[in-house]
Amino acid sequence: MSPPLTPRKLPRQARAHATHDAIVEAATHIIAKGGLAAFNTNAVAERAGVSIGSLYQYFPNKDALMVTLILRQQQTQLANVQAALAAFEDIDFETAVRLLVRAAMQHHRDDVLLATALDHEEARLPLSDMLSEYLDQGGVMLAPLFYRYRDSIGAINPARAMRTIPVLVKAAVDCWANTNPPELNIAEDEAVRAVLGYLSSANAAKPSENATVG
Amino acid sequence: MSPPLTPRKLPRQARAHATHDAIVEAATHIIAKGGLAAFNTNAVAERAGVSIGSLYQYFPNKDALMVTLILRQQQTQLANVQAALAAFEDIDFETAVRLLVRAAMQHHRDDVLLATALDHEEARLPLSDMLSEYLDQGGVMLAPLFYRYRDSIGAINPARAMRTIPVLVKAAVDCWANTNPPELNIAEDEAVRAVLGYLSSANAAKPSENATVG
DNA sequence: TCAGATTATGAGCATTTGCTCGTATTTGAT
DNA sequence: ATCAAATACGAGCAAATGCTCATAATCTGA
Repeated sequence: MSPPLTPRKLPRQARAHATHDAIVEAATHIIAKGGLAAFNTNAVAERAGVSIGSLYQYFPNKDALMVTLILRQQQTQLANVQAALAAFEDIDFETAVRLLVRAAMQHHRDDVLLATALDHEEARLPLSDMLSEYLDQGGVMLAPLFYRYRDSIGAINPARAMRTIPVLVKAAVDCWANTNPPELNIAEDEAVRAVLGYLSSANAAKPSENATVG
Repeated sequence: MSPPLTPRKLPRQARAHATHDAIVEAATHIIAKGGLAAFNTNAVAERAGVSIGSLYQYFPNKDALMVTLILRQQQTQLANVQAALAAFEDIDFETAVRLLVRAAMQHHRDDVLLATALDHEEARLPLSDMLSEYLDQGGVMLAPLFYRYRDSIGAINPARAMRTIPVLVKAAVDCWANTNPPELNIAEDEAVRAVLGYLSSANAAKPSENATVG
């Protein structure tokens, strides 16, 4: 029924790796410049400097290429956050949060069009497994941070926080990086403020249940 | 150079209005179900029950139809927030925020695919004027709220807050409405928490400037 | 050196897609 | 009833797009 989204074959020789990389990079560039509307396999192959046939040696269809881009971006973002966490030693809570925000900001700082494109495709494609796995990884990394700064943090639900915080950061950055000119410093400040506020909030976890407030 | 994005002609008769509306609604439905990949003018015309020629009577091209969808969604969201604000009378700060969150949640509650699609197209198309106008409108509406609850709010920058808060809400909702099954109550709680935290945060507006924290 | 495996090529097919334009139908005013 | 304006129609074109396949080039190991 639904065509496969996994790679058709993996590169075994050096030149194959080069071809594969060129395709992925070309696809990234094309989406970043022209959005999904400009993203087609012929254009990708041309920009990559390879034939269209070569593209289909490694990706069974267009969606599979898209999936590769999404996974690639997720790994990059995870690596950024991990690197930021590695630098934590003798710094205060706010600085720690700011470092995390900067790490997570990186790819939005790079390109808004690309980021929104991958978001949309992520919503369209059936990736629930891979996606939740990625969220888990990112969340687990935050746990020791919560513990170290537990005195500065309100009564949060860690499982929720680990999922909510990354998207708060992303949203704030998206918003302020979209202006003309991009206000990247404001983006960082607003993201930090949102995270600090979220974590410090005292009247937390007062669930809505089915309470009507009107 | 760039083709026009404004409507080609406006409906004058009742049946013309019906046609126009059918096209817009069909486009919305198609994106909501199949994403941008399924969005093409022939499919829209067919689902709308009108001819492809009729579609191009009202929209000079595909992008113009997309613009209409975006503006429409923005107006709907504004109306939702406005309605929520109209209910503010003798309620505490947290409840007020919760009402606003619910209003802003509405269209994300409806459809995540549609929301992300419009986001992406909004980033791709040259809409800076219309977009900032919309943000201004939404922001102005929040100003009286900031004033009324000024005692519960930290030292915020209103101009920034009016822009940041809506996207924080949207992000939290997106995140938690995407789960299986959608956790809409958690979504609301997390959004409320983020907004309350953001607004209450005391150590606000401590700008990063070019300060290096590493 | 040579055979088999791997990789690269690109013409081109089948289909899709954005859109035009000549024609037909409906509406509203007179 | 008449006519012009407004609206609707849809066949179909030109271009774009996803993708296949037969063939050629290159690499690897023996």
